[in-house]
Amino acid sequence: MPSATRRLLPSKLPRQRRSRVTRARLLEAAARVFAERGYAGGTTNHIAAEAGLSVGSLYQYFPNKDAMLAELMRAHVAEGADRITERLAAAGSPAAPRHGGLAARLRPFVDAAIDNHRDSPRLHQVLFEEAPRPPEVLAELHELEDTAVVVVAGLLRADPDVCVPDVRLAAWFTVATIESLTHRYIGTHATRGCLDLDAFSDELVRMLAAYLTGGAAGMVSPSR
Amino acid sequence: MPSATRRLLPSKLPRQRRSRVTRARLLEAAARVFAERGYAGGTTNHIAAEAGLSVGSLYQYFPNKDAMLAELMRAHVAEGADRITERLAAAGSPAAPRHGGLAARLRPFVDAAIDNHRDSPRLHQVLFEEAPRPPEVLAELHELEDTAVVVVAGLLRADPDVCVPDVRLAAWFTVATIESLTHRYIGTHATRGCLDLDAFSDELVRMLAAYLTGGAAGMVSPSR
Amino acid sequence: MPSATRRLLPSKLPRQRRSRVTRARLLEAAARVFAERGYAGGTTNHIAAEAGLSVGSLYQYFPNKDAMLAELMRAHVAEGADRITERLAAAGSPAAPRHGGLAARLRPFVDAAIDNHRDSPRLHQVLFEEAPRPPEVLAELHELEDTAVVVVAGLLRADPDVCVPDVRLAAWFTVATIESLTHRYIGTHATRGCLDLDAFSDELVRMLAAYLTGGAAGMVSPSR
Amino acid sequence: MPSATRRLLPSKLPRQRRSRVTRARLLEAAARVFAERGYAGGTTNHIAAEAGLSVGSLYQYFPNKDAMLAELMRAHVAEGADRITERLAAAGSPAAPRHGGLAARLRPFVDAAIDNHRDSPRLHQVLFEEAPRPPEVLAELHELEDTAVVVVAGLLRADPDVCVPDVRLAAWFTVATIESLTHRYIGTHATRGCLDLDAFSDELVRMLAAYLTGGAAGMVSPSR
DNA sequence: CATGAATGAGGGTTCATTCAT
DNA sequence: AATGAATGAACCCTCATTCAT
Repeated sequence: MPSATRRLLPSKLPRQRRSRVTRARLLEAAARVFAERGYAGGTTNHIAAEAGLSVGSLYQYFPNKDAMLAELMRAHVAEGADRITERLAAAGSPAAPRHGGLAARLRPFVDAAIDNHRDSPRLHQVLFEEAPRPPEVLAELHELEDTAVVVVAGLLRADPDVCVPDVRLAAWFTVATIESLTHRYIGTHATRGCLDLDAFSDELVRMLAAYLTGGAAGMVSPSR
Repeated sequence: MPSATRRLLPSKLPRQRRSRVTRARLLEAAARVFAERGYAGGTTNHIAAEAGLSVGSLYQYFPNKDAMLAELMRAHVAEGADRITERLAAAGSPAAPRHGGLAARLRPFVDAAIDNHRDSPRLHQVLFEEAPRPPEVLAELHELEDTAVVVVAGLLRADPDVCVPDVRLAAWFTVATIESLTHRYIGTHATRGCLDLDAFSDELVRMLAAYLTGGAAGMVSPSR
Repeated sequence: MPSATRRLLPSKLPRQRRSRVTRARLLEAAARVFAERGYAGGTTNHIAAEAGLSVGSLYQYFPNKDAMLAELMRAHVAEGADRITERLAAAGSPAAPRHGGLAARLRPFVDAAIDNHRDSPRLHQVLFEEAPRPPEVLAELHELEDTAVVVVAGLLRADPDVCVPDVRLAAWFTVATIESLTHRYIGTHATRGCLDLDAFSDELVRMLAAYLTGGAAGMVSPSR
Repeated sequence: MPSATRRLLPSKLPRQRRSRVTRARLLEAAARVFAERGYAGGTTNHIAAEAGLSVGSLYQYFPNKDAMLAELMRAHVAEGADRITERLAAAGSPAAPRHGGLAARLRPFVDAAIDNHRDSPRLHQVLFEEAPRPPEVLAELHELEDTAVVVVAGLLRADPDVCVPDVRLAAWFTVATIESLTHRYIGTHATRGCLDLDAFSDELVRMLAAYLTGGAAGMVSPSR
């Protein structure tokens, strides 16, 4: 395409971009609507209206309601994974890991979990508890969790402070506890407007550290 | 009701009993249907059919679908509370409490939680995650949890092995951890058919004991 | 069931009968609506309204719109087959077949075809031309036609007046001509209000007789 | 349009031609789409895409979907008429008509009918059976048929071999039989992949000849 | 009290058509 | 002229709920 022609089509890229923007607007609208009214109560008309569009437009970007849900789920899962990676990278950079003991090494996970739930605990709940979860998305979720367990198991094995009889089980407990308690804490305390995330994360780290060091005081053998 | 009238209804008690039986049958049917098909998928016709009745009859016992749900929730909550009471009574009776250390004193709570989820994890999930929870029922749930936290806090304070900076927070962590992890463990492992509840409860007790003793060693063996 | 009890359930049979009546009413309504507005234009709401019911009721008797169509088709096909049988039985009874020549033996088929189209040419058209014909119904239709061809072929072979090079082909031509021309004649002339079915059937019989006798003269009087 | 203006549009003719080409491309696309997906299933978006255009452009050439349908119908009808004319011209030219007998004089009509259906039986079916036929187009169709009947009636009257009591009726039968049977034959046998058009047309001519000669013997061999 | 046919608001989805670019 | 995103009326269907029997 000659550059002369290109000047006549200034709207091509913008058009695609505009498409992406509209898509994103719809997804955001869906997120808001689902969070507010639940999955069943959030109709496609609501979503379209919230996005400032008509139903018909919605269906030009998504084949059906469930597809929006699935995309929202995938996005949340991916975002969650990213946040863990980020936190780990940030923590693992200069010199951090070796210093500060086990508690410091657990922090990134806890912080990532908090990040994941803070934004919109209600949406998270709708997405992963209330809404119908297509098996594929469920599988993705399980896979992510399994990965997390494996990764954590590796860290536990390598950690000098850790002392547990069954590393794999301990890894599952660690992951599940972080995830579940964070979800629960934010879920139950957010509506009451009385959440103290620092206190929460400190306590959570304390619990896990105590658990993983075998309850031993001066922690020694990270035996396997 | 005047006694004169009562004499005209000699079958009153039986009638009331039959009523109660029918009501119960409907609730059980609802439980089965919800567990099998989810909340949205479990229609009133399904429930009536499962109970061997017609829809019309269903509406003579319950004003609407959500009322069944609410009652089911209440029943589950009550049953859960009962189970804790029972377990505590059983554990606390003759000589148990003082012996066996903290781990032994935590066991009843863990066992009660497992009891509560083992029966029908799917129904539990539908009731407390998928279905729309009327605020009143939610409030009831919160209240129960608060009560549990208060009770546990009392126990922790009285426990010689416990050493935590914030008893109330520790009580919340204890209750939440037991409840959440049990739910999660049974939920994710039941479908895979690989759940080892003994190992799970041992580990859970271990974790809580380590946490509550402040990571101090000397835990009594988590005998069972 | 004791006869005493039976008296308490006078509504059982009636109820089933009422069901059947309602079903039939819906089908008739569908027939009218389809005939008037075509398949696409005949909405389920129209049909329900025409039957004096609401949409919901319609869906208690038919799983979906196409099912009504299919049933209507099947009914028409079955009715068509019955009419041929009847006509043949009527014609073949006393002594008819051997007398009157080929023309007389063709008449029942022509008369049956006319019967099939006279009632509601527009509905017939909608059912078998406009509407989406599910493959199974199409197969049924083809089967019926094949059967007709086979039967007619048998008759042709046994007929002393018939003289054709390829009996099977002639049978197909006979069946197709009767069916197609009748459909066309009634379709195009009914709206104009100028249809003379006697003249038509006489001519049709004349044509087929001339064809099947190999164009040989001397046909016995094609009187009627 | 004033000539002054015309000079400003030097590309007028090319532009008009391009317009015509685009129109034609759209119509062809519509034909393909309708043939493949039926009338209801063939959306304007499908058609535009098939033509390599956007919906918006489609609506610059046609006011609405039905207009395309009507045009397609008209084109088919016109093409049909043309084919008859051609065939008659070809047959009636040098010496043909008088020789070969009635059968030979019927052939062109049969051949034209076959031509009309062979190309795309499915499209023909969609156009003239499945799709909603606007009354005007229907009228056109009737008119064409009437014309054909009149023409054929003239031929029959002039034909030495023809012997029928009612020429007009015979003409209608002739036209209707050719058209209907050809449609039916190709329609039912094309999908089965077993159509022998020569055998079919021979038989059709045989039937009509026998009919029109009043069943008189002595038909000239239906040579071809 | 039981029944189950009837109701109808409301939901998801489609697609002919329009219009700003 | 071309584009394709946007529109929204209309369709099919579901299901909680009612009511005549």
